Amino acid sequence: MSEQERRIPEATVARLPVYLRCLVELADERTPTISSERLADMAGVNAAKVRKDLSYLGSYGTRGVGYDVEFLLYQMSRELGLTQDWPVVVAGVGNLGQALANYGGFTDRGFPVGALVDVDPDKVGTSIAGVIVRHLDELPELVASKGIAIGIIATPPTAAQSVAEKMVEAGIGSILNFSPSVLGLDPEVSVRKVDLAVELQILSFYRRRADGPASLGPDGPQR
Amino acid sequence: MSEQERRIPEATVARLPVYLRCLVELADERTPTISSERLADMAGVNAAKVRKDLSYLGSYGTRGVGYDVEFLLYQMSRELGLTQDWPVVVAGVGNLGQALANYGGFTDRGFPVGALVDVDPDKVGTSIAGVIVRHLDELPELVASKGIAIGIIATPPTAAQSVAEKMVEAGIGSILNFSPSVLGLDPEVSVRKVDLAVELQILSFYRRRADGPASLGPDGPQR
DNA sequence: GTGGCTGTGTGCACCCGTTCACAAAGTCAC
DNA sequence: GTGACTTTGTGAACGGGTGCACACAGCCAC
Repeated sequence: MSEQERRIPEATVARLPVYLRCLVELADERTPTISSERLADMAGVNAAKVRKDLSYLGSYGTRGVGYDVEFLLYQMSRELGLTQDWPVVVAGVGNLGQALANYGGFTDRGFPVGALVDVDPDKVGTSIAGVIVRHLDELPELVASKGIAIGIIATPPTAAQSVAEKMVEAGIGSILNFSPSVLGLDPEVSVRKVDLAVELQILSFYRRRADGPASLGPDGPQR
Repeated sequence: MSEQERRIPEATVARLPVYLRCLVELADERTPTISSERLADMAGVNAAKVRKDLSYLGSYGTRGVGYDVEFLLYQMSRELGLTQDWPVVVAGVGNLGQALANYGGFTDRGFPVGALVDVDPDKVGTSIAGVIVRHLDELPELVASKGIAIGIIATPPTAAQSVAEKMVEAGIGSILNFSPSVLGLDPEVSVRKVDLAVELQILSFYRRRADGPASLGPDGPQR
């Protein structure tokens, strides 16, 4: 793989975090090297795909041996931009928002909850997981002072669009949308959507169809 | 589209729930018909894709007019298997599990929480959102008595695999996995995975890359 | 009933991603 | 150093999905 111009396909990008998690696990148990085949097993994909995916990062493997776990871990973290923390703001402190704020998994992986915002006066001022809930209107100052890069939308669907716009105005360029609504934003803003009901409906479809082919969804590695 | 043999591509299946939500919205505001173009706008995709997707369900449109909202809504619900409720069991009553149990969005869309299970004696016996938490060992009876079809895994990653296996043994054929772990199960079982940290890491990647092309993830419609 | 208009359904070409298969590169034993 | 063996990196074939472009069907006005 040439050093210049190595655009990484979207499908590969979506798998890198999965490999990353496997590598962390391997590093924890002090495994020094890993072959594409074993990594593929762990990640639930096939070996050729692993090799091609990793080759986009560079030729970091050793033929006849495999990949150095620590080294690959470092390179992949760097590529994913995980050598630094990315504070997030969660908008909407309902059931889901509170759960996300309390969910330690984000902070562990470099995405500390830097701020919580809502519009409900009863919620503003309360403290969740050590973070005080602020009013949505304070978003610009919060983003600036806490260096927030990512916005998480956990509001009701009706509020999602306007909250998203306020996030973008405040300088946020990446949004994770948990609300069941389609956002219309400047294409420059990165948006990803997680819709819990949609996932269940997809399962429902395959179940109806005499348990047809399911498992592998269109979105990266499953199982 | 011929009446026989109309296998629906996975990519289309993943979009149907999005169209469905748009149609529900349209029906609520008493819109009688909708064109592929307007539906495409609402769903955040292009019109040709909408028409091709809908054509897999049958020729339900009227040329020069569009699609009858109510009729299409019915057909799509039927195709997705949403004319009946699918009770779910949530395994793991931590932050996420509790939030899911309290989250009304599931019940509204035909996926009532039929049971909650955990292994922590402190949690078993408590009541969340009107459902009593039972021990994981009771899963087979719960599945049978409540007619549970779908299992939701909200346990720590270390427990996910064994919980998933117990679900399958208990007769569950569809699993939604929120834990950050790769499940290895009989391929006949439908599995979908939602990993919150992975989504953030993908956003992190695109942010690092000088705000390159993001937005459209590999998994169906975003924004 | 005729003509014009609107919007569906689909054939086709293209593109992205997956998988196969194999040459090249490196290790290890002796 | 040589040979056998392992595993990477990648060219090439394949397949699914997307989007264009257009023929055709149905509606409306007169």
